[in-house]
Amino acid sequence: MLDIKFIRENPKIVQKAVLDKNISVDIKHILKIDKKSRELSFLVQKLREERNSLTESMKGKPTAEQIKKGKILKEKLEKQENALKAVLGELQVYVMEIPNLAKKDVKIGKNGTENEIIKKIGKPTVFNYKPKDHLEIGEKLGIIDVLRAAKISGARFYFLKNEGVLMEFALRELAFEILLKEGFIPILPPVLIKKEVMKGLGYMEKGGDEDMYILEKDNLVLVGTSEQSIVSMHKDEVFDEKDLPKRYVGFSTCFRREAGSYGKDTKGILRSHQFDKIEMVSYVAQGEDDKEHEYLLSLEEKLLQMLEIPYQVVKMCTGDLGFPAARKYDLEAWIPSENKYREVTSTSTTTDFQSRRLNIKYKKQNKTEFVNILNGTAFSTRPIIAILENYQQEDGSVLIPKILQKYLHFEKIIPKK
RNA sequence: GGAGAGGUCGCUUAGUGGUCUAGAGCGGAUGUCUUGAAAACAUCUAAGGAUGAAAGUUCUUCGCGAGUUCGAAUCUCGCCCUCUCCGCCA
Repeated sequence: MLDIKFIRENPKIVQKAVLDKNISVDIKHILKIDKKSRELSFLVQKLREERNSLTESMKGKPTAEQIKKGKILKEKLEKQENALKAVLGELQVYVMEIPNLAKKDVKIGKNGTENEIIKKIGKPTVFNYKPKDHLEIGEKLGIIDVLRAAKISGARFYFLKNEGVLMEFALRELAFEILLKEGFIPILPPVLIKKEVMKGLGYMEKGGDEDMYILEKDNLVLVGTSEQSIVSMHKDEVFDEKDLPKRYVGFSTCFRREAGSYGKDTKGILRSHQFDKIEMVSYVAQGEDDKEHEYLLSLEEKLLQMLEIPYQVVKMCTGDLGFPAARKYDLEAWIPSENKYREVTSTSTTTDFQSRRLNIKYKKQNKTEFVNILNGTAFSTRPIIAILENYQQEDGSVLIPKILQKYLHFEKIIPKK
C-alpha cells in the first residue's frame, strides 16, 4: 500500500509508475475521493467536538432540552459518519489497487522479454549425447513418481522417493547451515493462515485468490509461500531500531492452485500444487533495503555456486515485477533438456509497501517509521531439477554435487532398473 | 468439542453508564543533589489523524465488529484470542 499523502503530493509520479507496471489505475479519481473524504472527516470531527462538549456540560443531570439537542446531533453525526465510512471504504479499495513503485534503477519494460540479464556464472553443461529431462531421469532413478501422485491427488502433484527425499533434506541442511552462520533466525511457520490476514497481505485482490486453496469452512487459507506467514507474523508491532535487521529463514510446504497456468510446464515437478521451500525474510530500517537486497542476492548466488550449477541473474523490468515488489532478481539455473535457463530462486524488496499495509514499524529515537521488508528463496524443490539434469551421466545415473555429499553419504544415484 | 474465567498505556493492574481528558505501581527518560554512582525528590512516559510557523487545540483507539443510549472501557449481540478443567489426539 502506498502512502495516501505521497499519492496526493505526487500524482504524476504514481500514475507513470503504475503504467510502467502495466496496470491501469485512475489516479485523478482517487484524488477526488480523497478530497471528499477529507472534507467529510473534517465535518465529522466538528460534529464530534460538539457532541463531546455537550455531553461534558450535562455531567449527570441532563435537561430535557439538552437531550433533545443531543438527539438531533446524534442523527446528524450518524448520517455524516456513514457517508464518511462509505467514502473511506471506496478510497481504500482504490489505493489497494496501486502497486508498489519500481525503484529508479529498474528498467521500464512491457513484459518478461525485456528483462535484463545482468550476470552469467558458469557455462551451460555440455553433453556428448542428448540430455534427458528431469522427469525421465527421476523416474528411472526411482525418485520421482507423478503417475501414482496423479492417481490419488490429480495432476501437478508428485511423490518424491528414495534418494530424492534425502537430496531435498540435504539441500535444506546446507541452506540452514549457511544462513544460521549469517545470523538468520530459523523458523517453521504455520502453513494455514486466516483469510483476513491473507487479505491484509494484499495477495487476494485482483484475482490473486484464484491461485489459493481456501478452506471456507474454517476461514483459513493455505500459504503459497512461507513468506506470507513470516511477513505477517510481526503485524502491528514496533521494533527497536537496534533489533534491526531481523532476518528469518523459514521452511514450509507451499500450496498453489496454479490457476491460469494450464498446459504450461506440465511435465515433471517444475510447477506443482505442492512443493517445499526455504525462504529468507528480512526486516530492515527505512532506506537499508538496497543494501539488504544485494545481500540476499549474494546469498542466493552463493548457494547455487556451492551446488556448482550454471546460472544467470535476471533483473525484472517494470512490466514483470510483482505487485508489491520494487525490485526483483530471478536466479535461473541452466536446464539442459530445455536448452535454456529457468527460474529456481528469486529475491524482492517490497520497501515499505507491505509494512505500511501490515503496520510494522520501528522506533528511531522518538520517531516511528515503517520498516522495509525483503524476501528471497534459499532453495525450493526446483534446484533438484537442476541437479538431476546438470549432473546426469550417459548411463542414466546422476552424480551428487560435492557439497551435498557430506550430508548424503553417497556420491551418485543409480537407476533402479 | 463441552464447562468456566478473562483480554484496559512497555509490564502488573484499578475501573461495572456522565467526575475517565483512563488512576496506581513497576519499568524507562530527563533534571536536582553527588567527585562519580546509588538512593531520594521533581517532571515526563502510547499510536494514528486534522489544524497550525510553533506552542497548542482537537478527533479516533480500553481485543475486533455491530447495537442500545443525549452520553459506553463499563450494558447487549456476534467474532477473534488467552488461561483453567474435561474429552480427543500426533
